[in-house]
Amino acid sequence: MPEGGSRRLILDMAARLLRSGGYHQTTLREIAEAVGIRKASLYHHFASKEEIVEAVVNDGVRFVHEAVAAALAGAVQAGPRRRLEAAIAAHLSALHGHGDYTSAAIKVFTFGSGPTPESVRLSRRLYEDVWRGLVDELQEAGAIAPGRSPEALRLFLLGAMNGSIDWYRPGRFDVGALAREFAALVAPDGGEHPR
Amino acid sequence: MPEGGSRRLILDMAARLLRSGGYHQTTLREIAEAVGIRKASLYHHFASKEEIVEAVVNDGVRFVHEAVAAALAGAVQAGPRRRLEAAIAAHLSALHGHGDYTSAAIKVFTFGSGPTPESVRLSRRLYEDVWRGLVDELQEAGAIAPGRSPEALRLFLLGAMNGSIDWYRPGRFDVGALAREFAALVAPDGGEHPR
DNA sequence: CTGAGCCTACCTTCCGGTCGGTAGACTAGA
DNA sequence: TCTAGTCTACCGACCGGAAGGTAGGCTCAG
Repeated sequence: MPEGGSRRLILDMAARLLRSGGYHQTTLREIAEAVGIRKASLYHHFASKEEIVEAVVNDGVRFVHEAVAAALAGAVQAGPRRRLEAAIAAHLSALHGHGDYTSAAIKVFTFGSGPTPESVRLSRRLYEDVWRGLVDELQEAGAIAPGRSPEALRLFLLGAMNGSIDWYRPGRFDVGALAREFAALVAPDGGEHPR
Repeated sequence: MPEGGSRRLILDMAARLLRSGGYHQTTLREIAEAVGIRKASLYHHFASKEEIVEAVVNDGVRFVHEAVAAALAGAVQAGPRRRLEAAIAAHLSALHGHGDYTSAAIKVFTFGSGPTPESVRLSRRLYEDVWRGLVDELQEAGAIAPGRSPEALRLFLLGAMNGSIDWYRPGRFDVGALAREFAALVAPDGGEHPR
């Protein structure tokens, strides 16, 4: 293999711990123990704790970004309502699938002390733009009830989806069904709303 | 006066710090310093850090619970749609008003280590029941589009509202307008949905 | 023989929590 | 009224441990 997978393994374990514990509860000792090395050895791959967390969060955002973009690309000929549903399903799948990166990225919204790294703010903003564009598209297609604020609608939707990490349990809910419910709230079934 | 306000003052400062920093970032030294006493003195009023956080969270949940219950009682003769809007506005006001307790209660969803105290789980569940009842009421009144899952709808609503602590800024948004947007999503304007 | 990768050992700082003590207000018995 | 006891609220000093991070050395493949 071209490069040791140590770095990836460290990030995998860090993502798992960050997902359940957030920034402050996750310690370098825990990460090292989960990887199977000593804590000092982490510093051969990363310069600091913050650098590890930053990498995990960026990967998590990138992961969900790519998943949603792929879902939208795969439903390019479908109606806006189906595209919304596909995007929601992709976002929820990234959150509740086997990867811990995206959940960790949501859980670690604010970095411990000091400001949020610029790279994180950038990747987050780029992902938000996907949803901004999708909401615009829905509005132009008349799939949204007239008079609704697109920005509020986007914030509600993202908030509700990300809040699902606190209550979603596989088995109790199905991601596809949930996506249908959420999409129906944002863009009601009752047909197009003429402008 | 019957009792010194020291206890309340400690909880006020703790709520403020917990709101912005969560459980792990908030230290007893910070709380004590904000109050103006030494850290050891905190133990004359509370037995542990967890007891302080528990009191703040319970007060925060109780606060929003009472606010929403009062709003619903004050709109008892209104239609279900107006009652929903009033409840949402009350919840958002409790979150973004001057009290830090409710925001802290949302931020401190999981306690540091060990399980969530029973009293917190109880008060949270009691508050959730208010929304369960309200959603049922909306459904019986036919204000909700047919086919929607009441549980998913409730979780969507709570998640979207609580997520607003991450993006709400006074001035950029108005609580009343926001509540109207919210209510319109859950119970569309277009009149009653016959069953 | 070099350097990537990992180690042991240690540093400083801060965490939640404990200890014994004290200043002051209040109460009660003589 | 004096005074001994008691209670509340607070304090400085300290504890064991754990946090993130550093220094320096071992090992082994290329």
